[in-house]
Order: sequence, then structure tokens, then C-alpha cells
Amino acid sequence: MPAGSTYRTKQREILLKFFEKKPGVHITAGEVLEYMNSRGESIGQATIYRQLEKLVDEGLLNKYAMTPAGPACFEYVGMSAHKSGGTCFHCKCEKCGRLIHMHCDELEGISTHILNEHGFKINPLRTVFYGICEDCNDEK
Amino acid sequence: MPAGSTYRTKQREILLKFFEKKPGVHITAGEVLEYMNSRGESIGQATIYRQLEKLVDEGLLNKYAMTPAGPACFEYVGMSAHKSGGTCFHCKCEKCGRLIHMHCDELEGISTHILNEHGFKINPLRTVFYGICEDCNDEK
DNA sequence: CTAAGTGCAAAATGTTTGCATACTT
DNA sequence: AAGTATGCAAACATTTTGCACTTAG
Repeated sequence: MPAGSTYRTKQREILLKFFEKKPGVHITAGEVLEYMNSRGESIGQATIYRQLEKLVDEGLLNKYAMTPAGPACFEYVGMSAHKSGGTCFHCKCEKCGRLIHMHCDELEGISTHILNEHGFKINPLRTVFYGICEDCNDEK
Repeated sequence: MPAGSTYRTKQREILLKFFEKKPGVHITAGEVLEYMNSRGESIGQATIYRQLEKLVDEGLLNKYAMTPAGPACFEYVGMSAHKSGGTCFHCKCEKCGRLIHMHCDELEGISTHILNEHGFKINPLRTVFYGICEDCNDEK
């Protein structure tokens, strides 16, 4: 499938710049739209969805399904994911909604184990652990 | 929060019976609705969503967000989840869409590790590993 | 009798699409 | 010029809600 080339449009640049300033932050399409509108940088929502999808395909953004029937989140990862083998897992707190980034060698063992023993090749970029974060657990 | 009691309605019994016959199988609300309609057991969709949510709260069903902007899946777990400490993780193949159940002691170590080292208490029932399954990986 | 559940149709979300127009290469 | 991208509005799919009515306890 010869993917077809990508044009360098104004809208794409705006979106890219927006995400580049927030590496690792999780943002919904709706939030992007709202931000753009609030700044006069009005980009149609269709464009936002289409570009976001494109950026995900290109590997510049990751996309997460946080809640069923809720909006998806996008996160800028740039080339970082490609460079370092440093896999990054994510934890989503079911209580406060916070998203935590976990960078840990031992966790990479998980991938290996599951691949070897269960034949399943994990995509850490799309995998999210749900649970309760430290803060919420403490105050409980 | 005094939860309020749960009435034993005809619709609830039908739903429960339906799920009990399919432990571990993942079913969307839409599929339940379709099934019910096709059998004359017509239950309003609002009721299905409301009961499903209730059953999730009670711990009889688990709910998974499989895809962003796609339907959520429900799985009957009955009391099994409460009895055995046997935690069950799930893997979702990004290619064929298949959902694999993983039952593995070693994996339980993950929970422990993340809890101790990262202070995050995983909810294995809601956590899904995304990636590529064995079959899809082979034929690639 | 009262609390809880039901069904319908309408709204609310979040995302995708058709199509004519405009921009990139 | 050819291939992409944009914007709008309409279409979609899934889930939620308001309200009058029914049923379980």
C-alpha cells in the first residue's frame, strides 16, 4: 500500500507545533479543537480528526482509548519512541483520571515473558494499565 | 452510599441467564440487544445499558473498552473473580481483533512489582494488553 | 405504598464521511 | 495538472437521559 505523500499544510503545522510543546501529555481531540477555536486558529474538526489519525499512523502521536464511550487521548511521542529502546508503559488511575508514565527496565521483562510464553507481542504504546494510583490509594 | 436494593425483574434475569451461559466471552451491548430482539425477548436498549452497568458495579460482569470510538465489551465473570486469586489478564490483537485470556502466575508478579515499585495498584480486570497475537505474527 | 426498574423516543457524545473548494508539490 | 487537504454540514454509532408507566418488595 503506497501510502501517498503528506502535504505540509498550515493546519498540520499548527497541530504538530501544538503537540510538540506537550510531549507525554494526553489530549483529546475535543480539547485540541477547543484550544484552536479559543485562539482564532480555527481548524475544522474534521481536519483535526483526519490529521490526528495521520499523525498516529506516522508514529508521531499515540492514541489511547481511556474509557469506553469516552473520547480517545492523543499523546506526542515524536521520534523518542523510535530512538531509545526505552519502552514506556502507562497507568491510568480509575479514580482521579490521572495518567502516569512508567519507565522501567523490569517492566520490559513483561513484554519478553509474554512474547516467549504466550506468543503475544505487546505494543506498549497502546497498552494502558488501569488501576488506582498511589495518591488515591493513600487518601482512601 | 446506601446503594439501594436490586429488584429481581424479568429483564434482569434474562440478561443474567444470557451471560451466565457465556463465561469469559466478550459481548457488546449491541450484540445483546440484537440477540434479545431476534428472540422476541424484547428488552429496551435503555434497560440493557442500565442493567449492564449495574451488573458491572456488582462485579458480575467486567467491562472493557476495546477500541476508541467503538462499543464496550462485557464479560461474565460471576463469582469466579472473587474466589480464586487467579487473576486473568487480557490481550487484544490489533490485527485480527481477537481477545486472548491469559492466566499466568508469573504475570501476577507484575501487579506486585508495579504496586511496590511504582505505587500503582493495577486492576487486572480492566487492563488490556494491545499487540499482535501469535497467529497474526506468524503469517506476517 | 414506595422504591426501583422499564420502555420509548429524544438528546448527548464522539467520530466519520460526502462533496465542493482550496492548497501543495 | 495531479494529488492531497480542508471545511462544512450531515451522517453515524454508541451511550445516556427525561418522563410517564409498571412492577417488585
